[in-house]
Amino acid sequence: MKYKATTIKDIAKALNLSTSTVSRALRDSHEISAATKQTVLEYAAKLNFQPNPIALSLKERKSHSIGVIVAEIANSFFSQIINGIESVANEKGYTVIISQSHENFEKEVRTLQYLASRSIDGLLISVSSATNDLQHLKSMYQSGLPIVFFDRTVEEIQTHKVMVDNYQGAYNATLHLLEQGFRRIACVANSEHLSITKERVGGYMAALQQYKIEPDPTLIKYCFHGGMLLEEVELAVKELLAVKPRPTAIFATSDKLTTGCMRVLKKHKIAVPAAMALTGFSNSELIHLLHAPITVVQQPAYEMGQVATELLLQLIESKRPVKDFKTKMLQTKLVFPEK
Amino acid sequence: MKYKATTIKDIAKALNLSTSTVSRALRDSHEISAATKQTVLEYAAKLNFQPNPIALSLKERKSHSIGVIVAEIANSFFSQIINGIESVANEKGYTVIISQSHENFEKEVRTLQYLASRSIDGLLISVSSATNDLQHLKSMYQSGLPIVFFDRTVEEIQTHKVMVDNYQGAYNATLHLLEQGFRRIACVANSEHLSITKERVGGYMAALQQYKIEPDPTLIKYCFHGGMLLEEVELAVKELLAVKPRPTAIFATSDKLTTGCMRVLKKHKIAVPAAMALTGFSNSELIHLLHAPITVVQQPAYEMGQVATELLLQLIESKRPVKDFKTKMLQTKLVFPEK
DNA sequence: CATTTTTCCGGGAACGATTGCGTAAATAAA
DNA sequence: TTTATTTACGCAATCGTTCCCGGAAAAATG
Repeated sequence: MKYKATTIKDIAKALNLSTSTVSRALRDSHEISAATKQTVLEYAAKLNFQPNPIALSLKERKSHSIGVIVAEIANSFFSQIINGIESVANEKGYTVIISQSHENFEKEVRTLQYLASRSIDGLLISVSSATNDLQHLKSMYQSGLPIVFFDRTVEEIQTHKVMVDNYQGAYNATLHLLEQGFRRIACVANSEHLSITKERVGGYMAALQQYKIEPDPTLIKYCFHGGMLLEEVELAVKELLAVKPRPTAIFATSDKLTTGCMRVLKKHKIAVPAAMALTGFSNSELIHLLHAPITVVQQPAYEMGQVATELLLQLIESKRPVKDFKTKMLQTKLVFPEK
Repeated sequence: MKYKATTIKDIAKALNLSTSTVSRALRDSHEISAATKQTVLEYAAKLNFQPNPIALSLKERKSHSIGVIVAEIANSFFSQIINGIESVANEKGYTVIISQSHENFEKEVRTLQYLASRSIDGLLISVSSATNDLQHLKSMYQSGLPIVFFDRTVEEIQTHKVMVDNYQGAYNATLHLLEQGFRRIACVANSEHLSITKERVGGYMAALQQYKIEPDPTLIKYCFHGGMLLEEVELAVKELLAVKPRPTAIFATSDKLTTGCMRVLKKHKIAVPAAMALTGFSNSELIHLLHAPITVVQQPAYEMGQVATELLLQLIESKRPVKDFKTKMLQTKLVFPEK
């Protein structure tokens, strides 16, 4: 049943040439006569010859594949990023191997191990919300694996990074709530370890201060699992509801948390925005179909994937060690509910 | 900058052994003495030796990777399937290469070509809604590529297939509308070429006939691009609204179409379900957060991915040509809106 | 015509692993 | 002691390519 693809050897034998000649002819080398080239090319085309990528990989010591680690692909934000990644990677002849951490540290370590064992040429990663220890990434990086961080970056590792202006995005969203008259604004945030959490909470606080409101620590709740466990979000919201005076609005720092809050508020029959306004980061395409109209901070996810991949391929294909690392910051967009 | 992994040769040289001995020691061959084995194993562990998967692939003529083609990963249904696929594939040591057809025929052909050029060991595919011609799949299959179809299967190719009981699922959903009193029930369906479309429309019609209602062809609209283009859905819904007497409910045959209808109805300010009831297939996790409570047909997507992968790996690892092909049919679940 | 330079092509090693076969030494059987 | 059998390892081919050399024939030069 096993199909045997045609090799360069088959062509050589059939045309009574050496494999070297065939190889060179196919690569349009100058040391092969035009006549021979044509013969080889025609015959190869007839047999639909495709050079074996595995043999090439072995020779070049490159797998032509890159690994991607995200929290979960079922998340619109990440699936849009992946689309951006694939658009660039495939065009440049790279295969993308996608894996998910499910916001779990051990899973992230295991999956990285797995990707390394498949000898990826480089890695794109948005670390899990449970990731605090960076040893697994550091050691891979030190042993020569090119890495580009996107979305959730880390400070301790010096390499290219791509993200949005989280501070500004959070600032805008919070300001929007303030402009609408809300004053007691709570924040349901991701794990405290994440770079994006710090930045987004920072923007949130800055907006409050802009309105001379002193940020209240009891109004900021962190979700270690990034909302992967609904109970976590439910607990956060419940605690917020118990605070006196009760907050009137929530700013959620991620997609999963925004929809998570929505879910919990619905479950507890708390009208949005009448009893509790809600805004947050989200790239969900269904956001405007939700039962309550909410304003969200949208990220240029597709573009983020593209940019990150371009930077990674630069690292991979660079001859000399790269020393000059870039941190690209894209802009978010505040999207209002449709009428 | 390039990291050089340790090879079997390095170990052999360091231990003054031949590569064959090292290889055999690592594989715990009986023809290597216990003493030698221990030396090799210890040294290999110290250097964190990992056999080069590419060299192995070349030798075994197996890439240990499988290709997956779906319409789009941003669709909950497909991303859940992919999770199921990965769970089985990774456990068995296979890498999953995901690609998307975006419901486009040419893209599907190109992406299949690409996967083949990466020498995948097998393929899992849910064909695009635009796929009518099956030549690309047939020729791959004939040249020996193991294929398992899931979700959207095709009749002309004899191999394993995994799907849900589409007929029953559609029947249940339509029946539910009938039981609620709706009588003019329209159907917004996927491309007419798809197996699932025929089956689901069949179930829809059967339920109507159960209630002695003759299916009205003007109430069935097909969307060639499976809802990837919202205009397509909008046109379908507009046409339905123009039919006299106007239908009072819509049954949509896929995830994208269900949310698409929702979107269009909202845009045209048609209240759901007061002015127009809606039900359909959907695996979206946000479905119960939508502004209108709707009942949906949910598929065991994760399980479908698992089953399909198990069948594919059976095909791949079978020594003899497989003749006995299975068609596994899973059950759908009718999910009602939360209170 | 003799020599140098091109042109064009083949031999064979290499990439990193596995594996059939051969064989020296050690052990067992005759 | 001689022969047969194990035991434990090395040699070399193989997977499909690329590419460094080396060299014969053809072309250009003196």
